[in-house]
Amino acid sequence: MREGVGVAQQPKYRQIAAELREQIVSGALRVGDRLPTEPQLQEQYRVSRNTVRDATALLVNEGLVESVPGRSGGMVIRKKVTLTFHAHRAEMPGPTAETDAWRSEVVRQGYEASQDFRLTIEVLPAELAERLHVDPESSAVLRRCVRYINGHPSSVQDTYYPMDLANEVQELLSPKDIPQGTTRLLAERGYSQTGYYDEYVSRMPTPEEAALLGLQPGTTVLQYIRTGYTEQRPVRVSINVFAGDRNRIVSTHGDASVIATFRPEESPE
Amino acid sequence: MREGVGVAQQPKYRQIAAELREQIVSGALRVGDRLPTEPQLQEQYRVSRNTVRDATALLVNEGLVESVPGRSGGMVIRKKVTLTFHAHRAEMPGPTAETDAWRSEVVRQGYEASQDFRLTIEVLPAELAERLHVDPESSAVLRRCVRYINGHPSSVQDTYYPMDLANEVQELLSPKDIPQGTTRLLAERGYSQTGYYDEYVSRMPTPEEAALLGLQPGTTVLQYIRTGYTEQRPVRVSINVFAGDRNRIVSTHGDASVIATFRPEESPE
DNA sequence: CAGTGGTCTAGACCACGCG
DNA sequence: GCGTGGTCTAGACCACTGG
Repeated sequence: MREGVGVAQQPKYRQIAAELREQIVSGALRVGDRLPTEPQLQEQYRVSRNTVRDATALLVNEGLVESVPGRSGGMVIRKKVTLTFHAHRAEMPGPTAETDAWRSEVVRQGYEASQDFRLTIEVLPAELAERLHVDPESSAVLRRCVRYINGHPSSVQDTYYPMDLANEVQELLSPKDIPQGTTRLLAERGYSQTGYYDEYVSRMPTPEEAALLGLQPGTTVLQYIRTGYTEQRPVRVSINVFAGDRNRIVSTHGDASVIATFRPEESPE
Repeated sequence: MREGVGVAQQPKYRQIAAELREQIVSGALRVGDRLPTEPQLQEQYRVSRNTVRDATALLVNEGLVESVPGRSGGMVIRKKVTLTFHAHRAEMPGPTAETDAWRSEVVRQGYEASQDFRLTIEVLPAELAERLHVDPESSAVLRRCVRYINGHPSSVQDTYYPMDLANEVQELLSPKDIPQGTTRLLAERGYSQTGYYDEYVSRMPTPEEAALLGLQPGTTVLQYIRTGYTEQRPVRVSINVFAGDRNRIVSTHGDASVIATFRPEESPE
C-alpha cells in the first residue's frame, strides 16, 4: 500500500529502518540499549508486524543490532570491539614466535586469549596449490588454529605446508602447537622466509564459518591470505578468516620509526 | 509448523536455502542462471510464498544471488569478478603517478577504467585528525575519487591533507586530477613519503555507500585506510572503500623477486 | 508465567520490463 | 499483456528466557 501523500518514495520498512538507524548512529540509542519492541513499533508506525520485521531485518544485516532471545531480550544495539592484528609482526623473522605474537598482542590490548589447534592432511584445493606452486590434487599438511578472545571465537587460521617440506621437517607433523613457532622452526632448518604475498578480501561468511565463529547474521568476514616464500620457493600459505565486526588488520611499509612516533599506542611494549 | 518427522531441526526456509546454495556452489547452477521462480519453489517445497522469500533472502544476503526485475528477470546467480588492487604499487615513490597506477592496473586486467574527481574542504573527523596528528576540528583538503570499472562504480578513495600542507603546496587545492599524482608532487616539494600505515576492515556498507557504489543487498565493503608519512610527520590519510564483491587487495613484503617468479602477474584473459 | 523474537500461512496490490 | 519479484496485511503457533 503506497501512502496517499506524495512524499513517500521509500517503502515503509526502509523509512522505519532509516529512523531507527539515525537514532543509533546519532547516539540517541547507545550500545546495549534495546530498540522498541515489535508491538511498540507496529503501534508507533501503524504498520503490520511483518513490515516492522522487514525494517529490523535491514538493521540486523547492516550489523547495527542483534536479536537477543528471551523475555528481557529484544533487538539490542551491537558493540563494536576491534582487535588489531598486526600483519607485519606476525611471522616475521626474529626471536618472537608467531603464536606468542598473536597471544601477546591480544593480552596487550586487554583481552584474554586462547586457541584450539588441529592437524590434518588434506588434498590441496586448486586455488592453494597454485599459490604453493605444486601440482593440483597433491596433498599438504593443514595446521588449523581457532583463536578465541575472552572465550569467544574470533578468527581461524588455516596454514598449509607442501608435503615434501613436511617430510624434511617432520616437526610440522606434530599434532600440537609448536612452541617456538613454525616460522622460526623452518628458519632453523634452512627455510628462512624472506618474502610474503598478502591478499585481503571482504565477503559474507559461509554457513560453516558462521557456525565456527559464532557470527550473527549481518556479520562480514575479513579473509587474509598470506603466502610465505623462502629465497627459493613458496613454503606455506595461511588462510586467516576474521569475524569482521571484531577485527581489523594493520600493516606498515617503509620507515617504521616515524610511524611509531606518531602512533605510539601501536608499538610493542 | 514444525515437520512431524524427527529430521527437521532446521527451519524450512533454511533447508530450502541450503539446497539452493548447494546447487550454486556445486556448479549445478552457473553464473547467470536463474533460480526457480517463487511459484515454482512454493510448489516444489509445498510452502507459502513468504517462506520461499525468506530462503532467497538468505542467499541474497550471502551475496550468492541477486534479484533482476522484469519479466525475464528473477533471482540470478551472481558473477564474482575481482579486480586486484596492489597496495604496494599505489603511491610508491617512483616515476609512476598514482592514478595512472590504478588506471593501468585496471586496463592490464582487461577492464575499462574511469573516475570522477571532486575537491572539498572539510572539518576533519576526530578519527582522521588523530591519524594526521593534528587538532580535532581543524580543517583539511579532501580529494575524493570515485572509480569506475566498465562503467560501474567500484571503489571510492577519499584522501585528506592537513590544511597547513595545502597552504605550502597550493596545487593540492586544484579541483582537478593532478596528472603526475599527488605523491610525486609532494615529493618534488620536499615531502617524500617514506612510511605507510595500512588498516584493513571488512564491514557492511552504510546506505550512502551502498547508493554511491551501487551495491546489492548482501554486498560487503573492504575498507582500506592508508596513512602516509614523510620522515617528519604524517602528511595524508586515504580512506578507500571497495565493493567487496568486486575487489581484493594484495600487498607484498620483503623480497619481491622470488614472489614475481612464482606469481607471474594475474594476466587479463 | 508473560513477553520477547522466530517461523509460517494466505491473500492482496504494486512496479518493472520483455515480448 | 503478463510473469517477475517487491511490499504489505492479518493472523497463527512456537521457542526461549527472565521474573
